[in-house]
Amino acid sequence: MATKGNLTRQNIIEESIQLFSVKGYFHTSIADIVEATGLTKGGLYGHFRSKEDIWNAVYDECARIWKSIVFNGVRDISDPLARVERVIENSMRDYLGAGVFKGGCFHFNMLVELSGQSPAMTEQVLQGFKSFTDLLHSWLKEAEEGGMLKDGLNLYEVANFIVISINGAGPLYSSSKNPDVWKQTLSQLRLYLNQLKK
Amino acid sequence: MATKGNLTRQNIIEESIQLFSVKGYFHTSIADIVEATGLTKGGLYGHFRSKEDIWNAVYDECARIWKSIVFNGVRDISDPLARVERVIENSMRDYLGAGVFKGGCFHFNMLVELSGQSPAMTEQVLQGFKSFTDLLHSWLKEAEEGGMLKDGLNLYEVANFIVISINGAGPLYSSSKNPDVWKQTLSQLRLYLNQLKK
DNA sequence: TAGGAAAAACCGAACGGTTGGTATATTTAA
DNA sequence: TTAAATATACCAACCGTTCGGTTTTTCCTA
Repeated sequence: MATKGNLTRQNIIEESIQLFSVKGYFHTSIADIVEATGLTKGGLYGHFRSKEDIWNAVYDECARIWKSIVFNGVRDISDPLARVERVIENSMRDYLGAGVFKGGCFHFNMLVELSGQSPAMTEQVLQGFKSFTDLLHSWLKEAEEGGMLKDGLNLYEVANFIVISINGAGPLYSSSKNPDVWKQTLSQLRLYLNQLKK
Repeated sequence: MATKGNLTRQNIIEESIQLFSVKGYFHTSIADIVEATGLTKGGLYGHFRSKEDIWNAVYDECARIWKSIVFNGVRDISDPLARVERVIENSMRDYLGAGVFKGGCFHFNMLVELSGQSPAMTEQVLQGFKSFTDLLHSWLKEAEEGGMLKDGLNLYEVANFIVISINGAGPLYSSSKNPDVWKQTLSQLRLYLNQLKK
């Protein structure tokens, strides 16, 4: 039901996404969110009990957005290696390159900022990356069982490496604003992936 | 000259390195640094004019430490590709894996945090990464001219990709504390590098 | 469909605590 | 003895959060 309150709440989340993604969690003040939404502090705290409460709502929304982009068109692909390649393409071109979040990848930025400070928030983000790695690994295993990959590969390593490379490109791109960063990463990950094939 | 003041100044820098690397620049307060050094605010501001001034000194010191570790033993290696591999090894095992900075790679963490907030500080960090990439590129070019590499490679892409992968491993390792992260990244970067050879 | 009561949404001031930074006094080492 | 190093005390601005009061929506009833 789209009551006025729900719309306001959604607006708070959307503005906070961009603020957190660019300025980080700690350096984004309640005053920043208040200014971006046009509310007042009292009005804001009518929708969320605390700053961390806003972060949790923002995290869920970002996970939703990320999934919708990165896994777009993937389920129609039967070849598991083509699925991996599609996810890499989506990540670089449509997620990072398209500037979905102004500050790069929300989750990765949060991992950098919150690591060693908020164990609960860090664990939440880390779990998300683990799920992503596990999914890629299951596809690689599917490819291996189909005889598509070279023998003797450590598929956990491969999955981890892909996730790491994807994430490494984020901060370099969003700070330099040079599209070559994600284009070159995409190109080299394709090369890397092809070289795993039999 | 090791006057008492110089020692105090050096101590401020060393404590600040760990604080900035774990908590980030903005979330580290002057009070944190004061507590870590055992000084008072007045004593601290006798050595530095501002928080950003401390950051600049910290940056220089971190760059010095990073260079000494990552390029350790490199100049004795004549094979340019072996130099690249050695730098990757040093980066993963002796820099990231050894926990030189508690929060991972200082420079990369700063890039994530400061991007889009402090253009001057961002530019300084970005320039450092560019120099690193350029150096790797010059070695790759040396290898190419020596007929050691496959034809048709985009060496800028390769250098960029190596730097990106190295950096991507940082936050994943320092938040999970799982050594497999850097070990696997090292292993896969070796694989990637070998596959570039003729 | 008009009216009125209940509920939801919003406002703005204020709270106690912390921020980066400063002026000045006191101690300490050369 | 004197200059460098450190301590004390303080500032205005900002932090996340609270709360009493006001306005606007929403929904039920006439």
